[in-house]
This record gives sequence, structure tokens and C-alpha cells, in this order.
Amino acid sequence: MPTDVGAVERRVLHEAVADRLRELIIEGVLAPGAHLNERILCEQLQVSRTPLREAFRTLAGEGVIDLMPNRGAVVAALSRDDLEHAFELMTALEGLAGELAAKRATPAEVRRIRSMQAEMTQAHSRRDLPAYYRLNRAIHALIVCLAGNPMLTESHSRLNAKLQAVRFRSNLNREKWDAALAEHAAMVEALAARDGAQLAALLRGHLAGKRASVLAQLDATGVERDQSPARAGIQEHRQ
Amino acid sequence: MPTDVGAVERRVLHEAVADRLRELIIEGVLAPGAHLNERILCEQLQVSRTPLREAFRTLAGEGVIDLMPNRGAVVAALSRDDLEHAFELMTALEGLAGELAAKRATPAEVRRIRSMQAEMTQAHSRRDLPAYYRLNRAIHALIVCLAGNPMLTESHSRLNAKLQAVRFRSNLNREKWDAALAEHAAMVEALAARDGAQLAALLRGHLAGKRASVLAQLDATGVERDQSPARAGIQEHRQ
DNA sequence: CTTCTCCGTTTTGCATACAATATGCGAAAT
DNA sequence: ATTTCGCATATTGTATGCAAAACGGAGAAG
Repeated sequence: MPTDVGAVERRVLHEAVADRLRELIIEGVLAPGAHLNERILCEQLQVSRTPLREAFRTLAGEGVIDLMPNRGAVVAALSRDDLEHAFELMTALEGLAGELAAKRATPAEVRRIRSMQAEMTQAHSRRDLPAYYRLNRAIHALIVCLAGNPMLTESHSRLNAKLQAVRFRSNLNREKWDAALAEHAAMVEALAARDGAQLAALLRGHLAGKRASVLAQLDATGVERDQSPARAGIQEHRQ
Repeated sequence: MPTDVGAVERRVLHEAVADRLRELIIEGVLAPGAHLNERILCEQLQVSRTPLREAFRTLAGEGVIDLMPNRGAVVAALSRDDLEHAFELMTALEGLAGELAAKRATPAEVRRIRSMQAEMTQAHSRRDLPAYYRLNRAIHALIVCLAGNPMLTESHSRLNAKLQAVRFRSNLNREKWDAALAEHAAMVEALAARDGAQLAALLRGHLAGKRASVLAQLDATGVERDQSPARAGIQEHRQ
């Protein structure tokens, strides 16, 4: 019996709708802050309101959109402050992931990362930006995955989803790109050497670079300091 | 015109349903792993299926229940491994919160924490366990809040919600209780002294104690090593 | 005795109709 | 001229009916 048989594709309409909406948001077709009209989206996606509304709640749970009772949904908009906070939290999450991954990754998994790293280096030399970005994300996701803590993976994935929505395609100049690649290579070595502290430090440094680049881009395009709508969120502290 | 006019209470049915279900789950009326039958719950809560299903999605987003396509919803059950993972992540989150809170808390906020700490000490000497627990949670929540990072607050709150659902009322014996109180006092001092590293260390130690106590309780009551259902979660890495 | 298949029941997913709430515009009053 | 009120319209929230999928047990085949 072959291992790693992926489950057959089971589509439930509201999931497909949620996926499609995520795409549209990430692609920027639905811009941050945009109001999501149920009737219009129903017509465009060719579904009824029920699955659309279920998709809304799924996306709201992921923080991709904000739901305001009786007033519909809007695409979540990240203010500059939100970005700062997101990077602050992401740094802690990836730092933890690095520490754990260095402890828990199996040799096979280290080899897998190595091969992805090699692929990414090739993409770099081909100047293939989309492939580079894709592999970059995949490597980060895999490191988090190797930490072996599903709750950490989920938190990271959720936060990442929010950042993807504003992925500014941070205009990567030549030296930054080279530097990022070198950092990645160092990460793989730290992982292979089981040096958790070093891996965590590298991940934090890498994120600091990304943060600077994203914020610089933000300043260049000129965005006000806080334009994010009030969020419903989860209650502060439950009894 | 009077200031501080709170908004009138606006209940939307599906929110009320979600709140009620959360209560039922935390109270243990709906036990972890229990299957949530739509028709039966509709009759019991006296609502139709639509708002109930919307509440399901809200709760699923919070991780309180798990939704399986075409097979309904079950109350999320935390296995021993899940608990380990939750504490691991919680430790990182509260550690970060401690570091930031020490930097950002205002003197007024420090005084507020001090007064809560005093209240909690009184609850301890009265042997008032419920009040102690309530204040304990409130202090932790406030420290996280003082970190001034809403995304951190949300992650913490979400994780906390999962742990609340299994709150084992970890049977606190006398010396553990005294020790916990002393730890709390030290935390307040570290915060007042703006010693972020120390506060973070104390929070981590405090959680380690809680973790040990919860896991010991779990072993005593005898629960298998992994009984949690497969979770849908968020996709591992999105394109 | 076990296993497989079929079919009725149960349960979930989706569509649509109806009710409640918000929004926007114009007229009237001050 | 400005504000307020009322109403028409648009949009969201809820209920319910129907379709599709899963579950469970009886009976047949091995």
C-alpha cells in the first residue's frame, strides 16, 4: 500500500467560497477596507447567500475580514501599528518554532529543508521572483511545522494569512535579496547543527529585515498611521 | 451631555447562541468530544438552524468546537499532547507579554495591577477560591493587555479559551497556593521595576507550575494519551 | 460466523422566502 | 440655511423546505 495518499478532494460549497474569497483578497481584487455586499458577491460567485455567509464567518474567524452586525463585512485592513504588532508576535512565534524545530526535526526533515533551500537558491539565480517567494513561504511554514506543535502552527498560519493579505511584494532590491538568501542558508545550517538558539536568532533577524522592508514600502506609498476599523475580536477575558 | 454613555445592548441571535454554547461547554454540560446535533440543540435553545449554524462557525473559529464537513460538530477535546502544546505556546506568549508590558505599562496601570494583587491576596487569606481564580485570570489578562499588542492579546485570549474549556480546577493544595501567590507578588514587583526579563522569567515559571499541576491532575483521573479528533484547522501554507 | 450490499432513516448542506434593521433622500419646520 | 422627521429602498438576519450525504441495521452471499 502506497503511503502518503492524499485524501480525495472533497469540496463543500462554503469552503470553496471561502477559498475563492481569500484568493480575491490576497490578489487585491477585494481591497482592504472594501465592503462585501452579499447580493453582489452571490451573483458574481453564483452561489446563494447561505454558503456565502458561512464563508464570511470562516474568514472572520481567521481575521481576514471583519463582520459588523447588521452592517455587513469588510476586508480587514492592517494599519501601520497592526503591522508592527503582527511582526512583534510573528517574531516570538518563529523564535519558539526555531528552538523547537532544532530539537525535534528528524534527519529526513532536515534533508527536505535542504532540498527546498537548494531549489530556492536556483530560483534566486534564475531571478524567478514568484518561485522564490513561494519556496520562501514554504520553508518558513515547514520550519514552524517541524516544531511539532500544531497550536503553534495554527497561530502562525493565522497570523501569516493576515500578512499575506497585505503582502506588499516588498520591492526586493538586489543586495537585500542576496542577504535574505544568505540568512536562509545559515538557518538551514543551524537547524542541521541542532543549534536552536542560533536558529531562533536567525529567524528573528530575518523577520526584522522583512519588517523594515515592509514598513519602508508602506511609508513610501504613504499610508496614514491608523486606518483600521474597530474589530469585534474575542472578548478580553472570559469568566 | 453626560460622557461615557455606553452603547445600548444589541443582541443578534447567533451571537447570543454562541455565548450560550460557550457557557454550556465551559460548564461541562456539553462535554469535550460530545457531538452537537443541530436539530436537538435547535429545540433546546429555541432557535432555528440558521443562527445555530452561524454560531457553530464562530465557535469553530475560536477553536472551541471542531466542524467536520457533512458530519457535524463536536466539542473540541484536548488530549494530553494538546495540553503540552498549549502550555508551550502560552509560555512563549506570556513571556513576550511580560517583556513588552514592562516596557509599556504606565504608572497608573502598575497601580491597578497592584490593587488587584492586593485583592487577590485577601481572597487567598479568606480561602475564597473562586474569587482567587477570577482575580488570577484577570491579572494575567491585564498583563497581556498592558503589552499593548492587540494581536498578542487575541492569540492569548483564543488559547486561553481552549484551556478554560478543560479547566480542571487543578486541585490546589496549600503549599502550591502559597507559592503561586508569592510568584504573583514577585511579578508585580518586576513589572513595577520595569524588569522585563525578570517578569518574563516569572511568568514562564508560573506557567510551568500550572502545567505540572494540570498534567498531574490529568494523570490522576486517567485519560488516554491522545483522544482528540482530527482537526480541520487552517491550511498549512497557502499559495 | 463473517463480510458485503442494499435501503430506510437521520443528519447535514443549500436555496429561498420573509422579517428586522440600516441607509439615504427629500420635505417640512424652526 | 440648518436640522429633523418620515418614508422608500437596500441590506442583513432568521426561518423553513428540499436535496444530498452519511449512518445503521437487516438480509444475502461467501
